[in-house]
Amino acid sequence: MAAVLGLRERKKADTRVAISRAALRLAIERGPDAITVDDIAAAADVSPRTVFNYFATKEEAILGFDPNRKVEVGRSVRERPARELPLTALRAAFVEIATGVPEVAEMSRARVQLVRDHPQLHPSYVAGYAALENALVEAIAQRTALDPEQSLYPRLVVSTAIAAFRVALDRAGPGRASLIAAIDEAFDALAGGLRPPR
Amino acid sequence: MAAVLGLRERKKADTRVAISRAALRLAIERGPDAITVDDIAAAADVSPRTVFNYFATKEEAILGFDPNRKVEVGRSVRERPARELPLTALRAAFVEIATGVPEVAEMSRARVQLVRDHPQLHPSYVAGYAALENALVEAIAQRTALDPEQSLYPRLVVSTAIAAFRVALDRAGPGRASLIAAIDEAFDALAGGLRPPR
DNA sequence: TGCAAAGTTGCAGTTAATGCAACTTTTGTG
DNA sequence: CACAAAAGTTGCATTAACTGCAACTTTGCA
Repeated sequence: MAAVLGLRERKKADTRVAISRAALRLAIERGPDAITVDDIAAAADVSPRTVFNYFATKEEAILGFDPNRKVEVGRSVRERPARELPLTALRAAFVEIATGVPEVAEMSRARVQLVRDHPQLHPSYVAGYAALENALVEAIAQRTALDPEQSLYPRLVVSTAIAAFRVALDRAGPGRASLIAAIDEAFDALAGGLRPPR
Repeated sequence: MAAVLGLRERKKADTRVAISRAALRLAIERGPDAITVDDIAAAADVSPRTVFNYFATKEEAILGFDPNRKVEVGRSVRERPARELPLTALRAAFVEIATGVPEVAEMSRARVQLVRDHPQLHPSYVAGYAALENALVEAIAQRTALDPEQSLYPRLVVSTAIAAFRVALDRAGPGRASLIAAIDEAFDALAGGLRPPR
C-alpha cells in the first residue's frame, strides 16, 4: 500500500486535511460566501498565506481538492484485471475510492450536501472532477492500447464515466450500500446504451 | 424564430457580445491572465462596472457565458420529434446549436483552442456546460415523463451527453462537417454502450 | 552537529468583485 | 409631444482573494 512517509510528508498531508476540514466545516456552518480565507486559516491554525500554498483558491480548500487523488484513482484503474472492459474498470475504481476510507467517504458526502445547498459551488465542484480526466485517460489508453490523440474513445469513456459517477454520488443516500447501488445503476445504464427505462 | 426585440433588448444583446468578443480577442492575443477587466471594458467601450453587470467573473466574459443558451438548447430538445430517443434528441439539439450561426460556431471553436492553450481555463469551461444541465434535465424529464427526483435516468443521460459533446468539440477540426462527424462518432459510441473499438 | 532542502509566515501590492447612489436612456401612455 | 416609470450605465468606495518575495523555521541527511 502506501509507502511509509517521512515526517515532512506526513506533516504536509496533515496540514492539507486540517485546512480542508476547517474550510468545509466553516462553509457548512456559515455558508461558503460568509467565510474568509483568514477565517479558514485561523480555524486550521496556519497563516492565511499557507492556505494558498496548499489550495489555489478558497473554493478548492472548501471542496478539498487533492492532487494525490488523481494518482490514486489512475493507479486503481491500471491495476484492475486486464480482462475487464474500460467501463467496468472505471466503475470499480470509483467504488474503491468512494468507499475506501470511511472518513473520506463521509467528507465526500458532506461536500455533496454542501454543493446542493449552495449551487454557487457547483461549477467548482464539477471542475474538480474534470481534473481527474487526464490521469484516467492515460490509464485507459494504456489498458486499451489506444492513442488518445488518435482515438476519441479513451477521453469519451472517461468523461462520461466521471459524469455517471457524479450523478450517482448526487443520488446516493447515506451509507456505503446506497452509494454502491447508485453507482451500479448508473454504470449499468451507461453500458446499456442509455436507453430510457420501462 | 426569434421574436423581434425592442431597442433595449437589442442593445443589451449587442453589449453582451461586444464585451465577450473583446474579452476573447484580448485573451487570445495576450493570454487570459495578462489582461484585466479594465482592459476588456476599454476594448468593448463600456465601463468596467458594466462588464460585471453582464458577466459574474472575468472568465465568464472570456468564455462568453450566455444564459440564453440554456433556454435555446432546452427548447431545441423539447421540440424534437417525440419518437426520438433521449440521446438522439440531445444529439440533434447539440448539432443545431453548434452549427447554427456560423459566427457563433467560429467563436466556439476559438474558445476551444484558447482553453487548450491555457488549461487554467478548463475548469471554468467545463463549469459552463454544467450550467446547461438543469435546463436539459427538465426537457428530458418532460419527454420521458420521468421525475428527475425519482429516477436517476434524466440527469444521467443529460450529463453524459454533455460530456460526449465536449469531447466531440475538443476533437473536431475546422468546419461544420468535421464537427458533425465527431458528434456522431461520440454519440454512436455512447448509444452502443461504450464498448471499446476494434 | 551542521549544511542543504523544504515549508511557513508576514508584507506589500494588484485586481477581481460587490453595493450603492447618481445619472442617462428607453418605453409606454395620455 | 411630454413625461413618468422602468431599466441600464457609470463612478466610487470597500472588501477580500490572490501573488511575489524575502526572512525565518523546521526537517532530512551526511
